[in-house]
Amino acid sequence: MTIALPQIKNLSIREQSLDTLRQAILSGELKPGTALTETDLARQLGVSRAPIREALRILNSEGLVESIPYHGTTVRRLTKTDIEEIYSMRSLLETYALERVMRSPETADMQRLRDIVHEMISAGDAGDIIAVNALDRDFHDTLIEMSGHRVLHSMWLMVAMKVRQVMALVNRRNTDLTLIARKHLPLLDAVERGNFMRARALLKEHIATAGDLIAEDWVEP
Amino acid sequence: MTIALPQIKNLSIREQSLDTLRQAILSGELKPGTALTETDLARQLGVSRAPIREALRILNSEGLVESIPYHGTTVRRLTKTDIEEIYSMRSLLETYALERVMRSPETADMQRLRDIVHEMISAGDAGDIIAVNALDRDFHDTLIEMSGHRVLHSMWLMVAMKVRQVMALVNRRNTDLTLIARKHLPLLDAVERGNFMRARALLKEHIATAGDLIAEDWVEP
DNA sequence: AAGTCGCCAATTGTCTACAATCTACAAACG
DNA sequence: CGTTTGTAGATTGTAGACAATTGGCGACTT
Repeated sequence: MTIALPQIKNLSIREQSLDTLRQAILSGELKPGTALTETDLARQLGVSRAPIREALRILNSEGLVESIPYHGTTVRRLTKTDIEEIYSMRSLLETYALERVMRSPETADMQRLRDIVHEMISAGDAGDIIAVNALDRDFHDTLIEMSGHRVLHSMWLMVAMKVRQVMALVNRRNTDLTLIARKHLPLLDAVERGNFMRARALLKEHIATAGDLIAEDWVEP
Repeated sequence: MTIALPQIKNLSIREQSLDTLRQAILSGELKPGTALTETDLARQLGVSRAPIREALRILNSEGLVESIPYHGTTVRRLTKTDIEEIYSMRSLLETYALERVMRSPETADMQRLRDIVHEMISAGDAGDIIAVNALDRDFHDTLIEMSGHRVLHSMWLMVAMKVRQVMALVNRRNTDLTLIARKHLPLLDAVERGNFMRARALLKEHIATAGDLIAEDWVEP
């Protein structure tokens, strides 16, 4: 009777503009400090200024752009301190998620994590940097989701966006893909064995080293 | 030469509308579930819909209202789970702030906290519930600020807003003002003596009991 | 020459009108 | 009589025009 049809979604121009702009910022295409002139954006996207303005207001409250009255909106600049704070907050949120997940573990969720890690290792061996990054994000996203804590999740989204942006802005030279991928294994192991102290230590170290490496090379504009 | 003059600030209609609406929501004047029709709001505030829409988009990304396309915006409903999550997040953020503050304590900051607590006790003895609430907020705000962690602070603002809203929505019957005020003293003591474990335990308990008391009496709509 | 004033270009802020979409209810159809 | 289809009213979504504000540059003043 009913066959599978793709869901038609009529996204408002505001949402489309928002997604486009956010994606451009997170991918590093729009670099920090870039001016976002409403008229220009409207012309480029072929729409009017109204939905653009609403999208910019949202990006502003997400902390991705900065607006000065009658003067313009720019992509928010990132300082070394910002990056350190972002990673310390990430560590705090993920550690808390881990604590909650391990307090009442679900086997189905564990399987999801295991699948992701295995895929990540495969992608790492194949040298597919895009896939490794996507799966790495997926791993940590899943961990947060598993906590079943919606407020935590919404806070995480904010931090995760900035992490994405930072990762896109640094040129990671010494990126050993296989190493990154395989670093998730012992963590997963500790989680499945219920060794919370060890899992927490591994997770914290994992995040801290990532953050430190990036903060080290950061050059202020 | 230069005398003290009050700063003249020309706030945009968007900002004024935003402040007005946010205040109304946080004070419980606009109850969860209330429909916020753009045309009505515009008429009531004597402005056009454009700035109202932008304000609503901001409130939406702050999680205070909920929008459904072509259907309207309503004040976001709060479930018992929401409240539990808000308070657990509050506990997490404040505990982290405490940890950072006690790692490198500043005597000037300690004095600020002490002043606030003493004022709070005075206000409690005088039965001034408004002042006690304001000073209680001030105490916890100050603690967060003292951490010098801007990302933490921005996350805290989100949570603190919801805490204010929840506090305004419950009718606290058994509110012993003097007790609330004096409960801050041992915490402050532990902080000043550098006893982190004790300070953390007191803070966590302080927040948890507050949250539990509210969540207990919460009646879903 | 230093300072002040006034104008100009660029940009954002606001308003009004119109288009698109949704829900519910009524009408047409088998 | 139940199902489907059309329509009305309300609400949000978008567009385009106009107003307000800012910062900078140049001319004028003393």
